[in-house]
Amino acid sequence: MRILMTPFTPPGETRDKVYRFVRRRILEELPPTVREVQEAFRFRAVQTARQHLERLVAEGRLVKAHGKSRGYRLPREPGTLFVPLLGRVQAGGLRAAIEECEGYIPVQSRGSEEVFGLRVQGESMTGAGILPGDIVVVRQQAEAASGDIVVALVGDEATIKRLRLRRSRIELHPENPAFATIVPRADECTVLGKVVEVRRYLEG
Amino acid sequence: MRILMTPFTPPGETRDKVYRFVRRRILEELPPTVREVQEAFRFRAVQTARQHLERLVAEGRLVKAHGKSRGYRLPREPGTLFVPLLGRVQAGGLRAAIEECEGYIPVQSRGSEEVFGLRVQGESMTGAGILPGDIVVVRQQAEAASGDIVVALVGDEATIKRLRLRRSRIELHPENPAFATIVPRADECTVLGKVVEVRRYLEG
DNA sequence: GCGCATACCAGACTTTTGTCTGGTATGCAA
DNA sequence: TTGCATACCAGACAAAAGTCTGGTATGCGC
Repeated sequence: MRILMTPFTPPGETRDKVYRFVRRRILEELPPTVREVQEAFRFRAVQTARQHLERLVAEGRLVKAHGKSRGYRLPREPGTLFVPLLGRVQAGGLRAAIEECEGYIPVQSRGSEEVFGLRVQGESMTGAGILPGDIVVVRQQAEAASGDIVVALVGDEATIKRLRLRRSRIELHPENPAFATIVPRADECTVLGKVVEVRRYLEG
Repeated sequence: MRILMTPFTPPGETRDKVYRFVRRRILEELPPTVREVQEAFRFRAVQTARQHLERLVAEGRLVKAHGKSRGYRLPREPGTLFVPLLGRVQAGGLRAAIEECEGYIPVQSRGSEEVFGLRVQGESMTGAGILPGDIVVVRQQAEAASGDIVVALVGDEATIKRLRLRRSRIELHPENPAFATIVPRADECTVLGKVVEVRRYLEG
């Protein structure tokens, strides 16, 4: 009679650890192979790792692409995607700005909307809690409702303001008494998108 | 003489498309295999895809794990993880609050630090651009530097304030003239962590 | 012309990886 | 006891995926 590595492990305990391991690896962008799971837990047989993984799939905690390498994934996509972080946007160049972006930030998003991040310059929106250096997350859309905070291209530079739709014109309101409301002509103003989130990183 | 699929392609053009394809796939959590790149671009030879990938590595636009399947990655790892979002924290119950959290939010973090999100209540930090309903991302730590914005447990409720270390005492400063500075006794105040990020979701 | 670059193709080899068949040990409940 | 669950092991096979050698076509500068 041979001595087994684990005399007894409570049901589900190892499986839970396997789940957390796989989950972490997936969120780190490289799902593990079956054998990587095996090695991480020092199983002597591939099948042991495979069994745990298959049960996690059966339980609905994971999903998998059959036969594909590193095919285990998280079920309902957490809906995270990385969007480009832009330094500034100048006339016409949203596409160009996305090409030469500073980096990527994770955002939660439903669907495959076109979203980007933009670093805030200037103090015109401090009254709305948007400070210089903050990052606004913008969903691209050409239309917006009165009262929305939008990113608009006025002249040859993008600006962040609160949109007000009047009877015959649009107004871009700052949220800082030191700045004046902008009343652009329709042909010199383009709404690039709506601000859906504001972020401030206090270190790093 | 046989007819080639592509009579001539400008240098770097296809490579750029390959880069964008790979990047998208990586951000979607499943890096492509060499053959998947081949198929996506309808190359007739695996080697063509491989050559583009290897050059992207040589250019520093990608990195790879040699010999591993789906081994191509983006250079500096973004490293995202999900942290619990807490509604409020009351005396002693950080652990308990994490158990019954409202949900999870993605944050960028280096390492496996203990991080949580906390929804802001009250207007005491509006001067620092932290408004009611905002979410602060907090890194758990018992110590903090003077000037840091911290989450502290004073009495039986957690509060967000700017920390000032004086000679003989600590002070918790609001950033709103309508609120008073708190000077707690050392034994009735615990620093739960430091605010490293502020977020505001403007819809949903 | 020549050499050299890029872009691409053909077919093969080797390693990695997913999958499978059959086995042992332990606890639990009928 | 039997049956059945879980947890784990051994060794193999086959598909997937990384790697390699050697080739053709086109453009560019000498």
